[in-house]
Amino acid sequence: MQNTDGSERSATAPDRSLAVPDRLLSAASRLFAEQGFERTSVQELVSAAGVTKGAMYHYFTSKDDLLYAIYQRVLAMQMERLNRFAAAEGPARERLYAAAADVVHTTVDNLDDTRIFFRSLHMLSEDRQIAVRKERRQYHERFRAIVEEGRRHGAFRADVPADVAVTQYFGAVHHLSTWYRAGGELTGAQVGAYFADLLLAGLTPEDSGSARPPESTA
Amino acid sequence: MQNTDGSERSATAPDRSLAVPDRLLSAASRLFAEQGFERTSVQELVSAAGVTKGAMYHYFTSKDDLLYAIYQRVLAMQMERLNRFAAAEGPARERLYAAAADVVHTTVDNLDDTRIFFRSLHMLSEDRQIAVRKERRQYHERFRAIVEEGRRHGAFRADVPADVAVTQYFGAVHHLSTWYRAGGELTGAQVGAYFADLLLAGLTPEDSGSARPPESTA
DNA sequence: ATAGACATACCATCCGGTCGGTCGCCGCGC
DNA sequence: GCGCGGCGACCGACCGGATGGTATGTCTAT
Repeated sequence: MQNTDGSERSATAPDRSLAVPDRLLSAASRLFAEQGFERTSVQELVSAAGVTKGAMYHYFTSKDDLLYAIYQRVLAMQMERLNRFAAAEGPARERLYAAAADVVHTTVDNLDDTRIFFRSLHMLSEDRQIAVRKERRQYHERFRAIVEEGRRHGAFRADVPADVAVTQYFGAVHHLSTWYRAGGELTGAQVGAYFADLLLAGLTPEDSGSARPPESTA
Repeated sequence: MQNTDGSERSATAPDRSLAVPDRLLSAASRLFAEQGFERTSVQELVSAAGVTKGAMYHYFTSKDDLLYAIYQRVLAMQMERLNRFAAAEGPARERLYAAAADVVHTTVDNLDDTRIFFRSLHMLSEDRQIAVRKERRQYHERFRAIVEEGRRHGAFRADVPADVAVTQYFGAVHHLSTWYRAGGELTGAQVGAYFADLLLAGLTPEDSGSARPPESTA
């Protein structure tokens, strides 16, 4: 089954119930994650989606454009979720824990997109790379704000820069796509709980009474 | 200066004092990191190295082979350094700190290679991907062994799996190549100190007397 | 009949890899 | 000490194939 052209994939037939753009998006997400952006030809992509090139170029201006659409989808979702956690009630400590665990959970639930995110950023046009990075930075800032807030109330230690801690954490989250496998020993929620736990433990001041993070709901 | 062909790059002229294979390696490292493996044509590569295609195919069997050589170089160096720290004297806590800080330092010193490492792994042939992953796993195991050792002596908490902590840490280290910029606010050694500090803090048991890691030498 | 939603055939280009050939150097016989 | 042969290092024109993108046609719903 050598399949560089697009003659009917056996794996995961296209979902005919979806609209054409969505079919393309989900086929692209899967194939780009599996083989990488460059190794996936437009022909292969449209065949997997059960449409033709004409259809694809009707909705997307280029292969690049399709990739960018995937980025936008991920960015919007993650930002929306973070905002919900950040704006919730309760101490910074608990909100940070919830947000940190959640981002792991959703990352694991969308592993394909995440894998693409960091592997193929340099395949976007310069403009779009900048746009993506800008949104990503806003996301980090939002997250960091929670840390800063907790710091002002003495909930977190102040001898390590907040953005170093945040960057370290998201580095780890991003790399989930490299090693996490569905069906392994740990569920996404479990990994999220451990990750968030380690993050809070790392940020906890030496003399804190409640050194351990809140109980996990995993 | 549109330069898809290889007509004399202005940036970083090839170092004529190096042997041809080394010139190719260093040009490849730079270009693959800047533009990605696929976007770098063999022609562009050899021009940047100041040699011709014939020379390259004289020393390397394929473009893939050149990429693999870069992987081998990184893997060998990192493993060698880790072994030194692991086999040193002193408590596990201190050795872990030293090794954790060092891997950040060397990663920052070889940002191009690190960037390639995680961005282009899927461009290697299947066999070589497996070989790389295997070596990488050994590296992680070696690192994890230090954590396990400290755990047996009560130096580290036991309620988070060691490999989750280790994987989280290396995820963060790998992602340095995404955001770290030479000439920024922090030196590699400083980031290494912070990172290692956060790692140890996350692993420290609740009731530990010496909650803070050893002093940084950064 | 008009417009959008697709299909199909086609193209210019570029890319990795090859292969016959050149050049300089080194040992060797005389 | 000098011609000679051979050999590894390197050259660069060339090839087959694949790729992203386009141009034009067709079908259907209004």
